[in-house]
Amino acid sequence: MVSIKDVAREAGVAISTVSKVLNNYPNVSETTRQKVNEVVERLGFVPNTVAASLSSKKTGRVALLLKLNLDTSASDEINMQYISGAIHKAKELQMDVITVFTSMIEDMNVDEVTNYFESQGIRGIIIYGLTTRDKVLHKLIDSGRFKIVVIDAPMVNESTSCVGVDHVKAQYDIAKKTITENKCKKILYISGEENGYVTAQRLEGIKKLCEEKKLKLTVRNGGFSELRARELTMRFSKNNDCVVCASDLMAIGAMKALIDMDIFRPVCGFDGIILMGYVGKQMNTVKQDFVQISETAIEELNRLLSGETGRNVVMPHTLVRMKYEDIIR
Amino acid sequence: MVSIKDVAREAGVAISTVSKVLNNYPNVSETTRQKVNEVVERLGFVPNTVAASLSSKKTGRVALLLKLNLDTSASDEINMQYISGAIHKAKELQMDVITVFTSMIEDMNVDEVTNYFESQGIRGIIIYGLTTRDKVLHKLIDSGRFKIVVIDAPMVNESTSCVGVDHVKAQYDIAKKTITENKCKKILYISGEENGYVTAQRLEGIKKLCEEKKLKLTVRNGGFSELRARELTMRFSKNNDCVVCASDLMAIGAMKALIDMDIFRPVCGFDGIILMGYVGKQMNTVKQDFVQISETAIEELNRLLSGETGRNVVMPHTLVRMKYEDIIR
DNA sequence: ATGTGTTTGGAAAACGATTTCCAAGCACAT
DNA sequence: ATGTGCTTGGAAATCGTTTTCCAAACACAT
Repeated sequence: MVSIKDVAREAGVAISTVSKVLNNYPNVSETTRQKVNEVVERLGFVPNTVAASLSSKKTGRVALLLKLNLDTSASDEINMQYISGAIHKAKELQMDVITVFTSMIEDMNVDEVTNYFESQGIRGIIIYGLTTRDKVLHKLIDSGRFKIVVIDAPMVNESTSCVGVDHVKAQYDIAKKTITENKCKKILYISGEENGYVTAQRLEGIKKLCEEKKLKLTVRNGGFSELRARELTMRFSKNNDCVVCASDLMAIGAMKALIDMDIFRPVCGFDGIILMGYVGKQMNTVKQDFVQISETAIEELNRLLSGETGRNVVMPHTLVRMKYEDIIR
Repeated sequence: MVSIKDVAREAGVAISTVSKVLNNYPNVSETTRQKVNEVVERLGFVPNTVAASLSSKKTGRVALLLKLNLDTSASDEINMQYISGAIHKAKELQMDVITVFTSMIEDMNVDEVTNYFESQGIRGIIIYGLTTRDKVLHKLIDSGRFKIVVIDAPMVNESTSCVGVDHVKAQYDIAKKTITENKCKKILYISGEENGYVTAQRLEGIKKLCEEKKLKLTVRNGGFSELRARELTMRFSKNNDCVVCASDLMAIGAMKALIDMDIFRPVCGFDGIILMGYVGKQMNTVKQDFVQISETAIEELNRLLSGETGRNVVMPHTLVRMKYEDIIR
């Protein structure tokens, strides 16, 4: 591989000069700049990022930490969108992403996790799906050793940003739309994972709506499980005229139950995944743009890594009605 | 961060000795080995992989090249399994994986792609979904600059391995099972992407079966598109008593069409994705274990990178009947 | 000619490991 | 004591960049 040294020799300048040209530093005349660039082009020189990282102590390497759940097509869809958005944006910003699953670090302590990331030159991490239970991750965040962007969880310190839709408002909006369209009075709300941040926020949204509209609200914990949502719907939908779910996957479980029971109840979900289109009945849902969310997360991480302070970024959401005709390709 | 130098000083030995201990080289006594290990432990030393890579000119870094198609939940499922398998196995083998999408390199020429990978220290690549049309990728493979594992495509040279199920046999098996169960005589076969290697193989499988069993075979090109499969089923299923599809996604499109037309035809697919369970009707399909396939691909790449020659690895497949009850969690 | 200030380019150290090569130390036979 | 061969540990070069610091070169005014 042709190195910076070869370029320097060929162009008749010093190594440092070539480096300056490559990194667009000042203090190099237009003449030399052109000469160097010409040689770079001619020799097909490509900088060795490994060497650059070692020298500059910067890697441009970040980790995307995801919760893997191969059992459900829903989480695959969401994860792929996160991965895709992150990788594309990272390439644009000359960074690179390594994907890590929580399962890979779940039996490590904080030091081990820290070492794992640091030895690979990772300085920035995007964390998705954080719950209050994730002790190690919280310690990791608190340690201050990394710049961190959390998706859908509250900001904790100066070197941490938070990105996500307004879950309170989104849950409020979609439920309001659904009950208005169907004139519902009694809502069965199937909630998410007990310790999740988003669970609490979405719950707050539905409570706010029910108080405002004087609706009867029955809350049951579905733990983001399709099966559990199905069971809860079987048991509790008789006494309610609407099923609001904290996720699309649970909405699907609920709808499947209603189809089996052969009764009609409007169902709404949360996420906006394609899978919703396959159930055979239309449902309202909140569409989150996961690609855009993770693009923003990367941008935010880039900001943090260049020394700026953390902030809270609220992403837009839209209300949609999912049907097969719209999703088939 | 504590470096090898710190360890050396603290242990009262030379840097090279520490390195030898770390890499399990011979020529270091048990006494020194223990002393060094004790200091490593005490200081919490973690080797800097960036420096190690630069020095040894080896990175343990491989690329997983995927075709992204966020429009379909099917490809997300498959891609996530590839990613998950690759990452987990890579961690086990002390390698790391960067995920790359073909969309990121599609407007580059061979040199640019080569540079893109080499500058990042990538020496091994796993390629999935190769077609005869992918000129750049073929040049990349031919260039011999990388060790390559192709999934589902024929082996081309000594430094390339191939991993995948026996598509000819799998297609033969699943179609045979389906026609036997339903006593079919006239098969509509909806084929895959025209230039894909797997398309040709699966086609060979169904042809073989139809010749053997003296069945009437109508082949139409569905290009792995759900929509196209739906349309083809609308047009051609009247004259046939069975729809065999080269992918699950197309099988779903076909089944949706049959449901809409309110006629019954057995449909079988290929892949074994969870999405199959959501359509409301059971279908036969070939289950490929994508996680295992990509784990094997990583192992294979590891073999190639340590100098061994390429080979063809045939993975097992199973025949399954997908139903909602089995996939709900 | 001299002084001053500003560009511009180069020499060299550093980053943190790996790896080669060599010398010291030791055991053992002569 | 000397020679031989083997084990063990260290010095130093190397990988390909970045970055700091300094000197040369130049322009311009005095």
